[in-house]
Amino acid sequence: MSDIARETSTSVSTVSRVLAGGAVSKRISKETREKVHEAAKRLGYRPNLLARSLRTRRSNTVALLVSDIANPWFGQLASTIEKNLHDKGYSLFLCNSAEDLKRESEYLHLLPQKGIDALILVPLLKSKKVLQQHLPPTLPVVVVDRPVQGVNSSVSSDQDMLANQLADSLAKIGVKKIAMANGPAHVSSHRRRAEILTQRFEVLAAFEGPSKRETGQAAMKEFVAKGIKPDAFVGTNLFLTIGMLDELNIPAIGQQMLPAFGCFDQLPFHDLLPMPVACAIQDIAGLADAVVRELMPLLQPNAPEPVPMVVPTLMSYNRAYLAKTGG
Amino acid sequence: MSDIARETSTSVSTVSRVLAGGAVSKRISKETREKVHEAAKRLGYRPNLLARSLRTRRSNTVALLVSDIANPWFGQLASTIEKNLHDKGYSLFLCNSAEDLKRESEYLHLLPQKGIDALILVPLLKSKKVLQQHLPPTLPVVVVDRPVQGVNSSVSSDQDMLANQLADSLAKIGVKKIAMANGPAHVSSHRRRAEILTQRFEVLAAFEGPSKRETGQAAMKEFVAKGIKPDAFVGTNLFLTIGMLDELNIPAIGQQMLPAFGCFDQLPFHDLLPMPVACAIQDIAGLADAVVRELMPLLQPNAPEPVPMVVPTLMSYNRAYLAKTGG
DNA sequence: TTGTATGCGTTATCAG
DNA sequence: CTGATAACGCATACAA
Repeated sequence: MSDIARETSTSVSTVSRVLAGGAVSKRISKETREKVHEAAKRLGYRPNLLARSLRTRRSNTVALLVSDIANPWFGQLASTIEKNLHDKGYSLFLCNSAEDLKRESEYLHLLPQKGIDALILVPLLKSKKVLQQHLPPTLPVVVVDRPVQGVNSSVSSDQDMLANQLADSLAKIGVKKIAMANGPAHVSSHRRRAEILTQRFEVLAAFEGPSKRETGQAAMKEFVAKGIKPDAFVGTNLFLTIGMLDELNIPAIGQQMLPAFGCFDQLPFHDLLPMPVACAIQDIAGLADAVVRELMPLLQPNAPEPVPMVVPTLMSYNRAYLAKTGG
Repeated sequence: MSDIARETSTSVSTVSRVLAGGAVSKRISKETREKVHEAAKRLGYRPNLLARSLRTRRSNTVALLVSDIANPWFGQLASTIEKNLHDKGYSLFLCNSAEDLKRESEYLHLLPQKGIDALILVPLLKSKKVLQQHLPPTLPVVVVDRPVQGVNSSVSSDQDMLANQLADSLAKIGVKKIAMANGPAHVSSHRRRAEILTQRFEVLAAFEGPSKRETGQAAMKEFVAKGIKPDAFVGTNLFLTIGMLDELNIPAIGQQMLPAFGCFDQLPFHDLLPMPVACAIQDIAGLADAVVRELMPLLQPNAPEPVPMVVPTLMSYNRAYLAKTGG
């Protein structure tokens, strides 16, 4: 800036005002304004955003800390949030806690020091305490996907709607009795999903374990061993469902007799499966939009009290399902 | 810092030296050192990393600009790179160009101004010119996955090895005739893959288009319409292969007669598929390691001339394939 | 061993 | 309309 001030025989302040644009630059004579712009271009001037942020205490940068960026679901979420934020003039600083609580608190500690304007968090932590411990109380925070007790600025899917839509869809093709592979009951979303399904159907068998592929496999093994014949198998999570499918030897059973499947999250390639499959999926674009709508007011001077947002869910069916319902 | 200087009756520089740690702090008396640390903790001092970077011209932050973070392949790559960099004491600023050339140049322009120490890039651009146009010549850059003419600091997979491994694997299960869905021929990796497969097999049909799911669908539609019966379908890209699978109505065809599939990149959940599937995959961990090994020297004062790194590839098979080869 | 003074690149305040 | 000057928070050369 001092270079271009010298070149144009003006002062650094004038240069700053011109380059600031907007109302401030209008108060500078057209002549010098053009001189400055010309010199800036000629010298290849690039503002130092660190210095600017240091001075203005604004960086136009929002951090997003996700629990696992290798998970395509979060990849899509991050991608959409970034797009939305970019439209509002913010850059996204994307970080990954990799399902590691230690990494999460490290980032929670580090990010505010890097001069971010706000934080969007897919939390691993379960208590508000950790947040308060690491984050300055003034930093706007939006919690996504997994509500945290006591944090009002949160965006998540309507878990009850999700489970009920799935139940509706299964009921529609005549399902009455199910067998379930459940994730850990201490995780609220798994518990709630299981509760609702239990209300809506007769549960012939339920198998609980960590939400991994192996649990689904073990569940299916047990169901087969016990000779359980439900109208549908349901997993409270994508990995559990896939595990069950792993153990289901489709050619051996014979395709006509296959029970249906109910799944949370989008099952890849479900059109390749011969039995009816209904997937209850969380609306990623809807969540991303809601995040930005929740966040923007918090960035304004007189921030209103935030209120949790709940996003409607969607269903997805495979061809075999649609063939059965006739459309 | 001035607060804690006042509390401890010392000066800001003393506080700075103590908090800097390492050799500098050793030259301060143990007494005052402890006083300072105590006060820092008591006052909840957090260094302002913007100010520090402004002064030292180092941010310990590396930017990674990927072409599509919603693509799980890049998600995994980003995740692994972040882990490696974190171990070396660097934070990762992850950005997404979302397959959009305009977004890419915006970021290319913006990132250096944010005070990053280096840039890792999965480029959309094909010419070195754009890089030179936006990036300061002093900024260390590593190009990943897609080599750019004239850029030596690059890390990529061995494309010839990749295609030949896939061909070997298909030949092993008796494949002689294939039908292909090809990505754009002007993209070097797609072209090279197609060339090698054409050398190794009889190509009954080939369909070219942008590397999107829709192209694979269109390809399969055409193959079916023309009554083409290959021993295997091959897509030169994950999305092309998935698109072909979308259109393949397995129940209608009958599982015994299904052709095999050859795929580049890891097809998710390929164990759900009844036909043999061979995937030629790029070693993500290997690439991520190479990126860091390529980058670290560039961050040192007397950077040696970088040399392009080529990483070996891997194969992955589904159960149906392994059953056919006997393990 | 420690304090003083200066500067990193910007913006903001206050004169004029 | 414009120019000095201070300040953002920190690190460091130079003194003491």
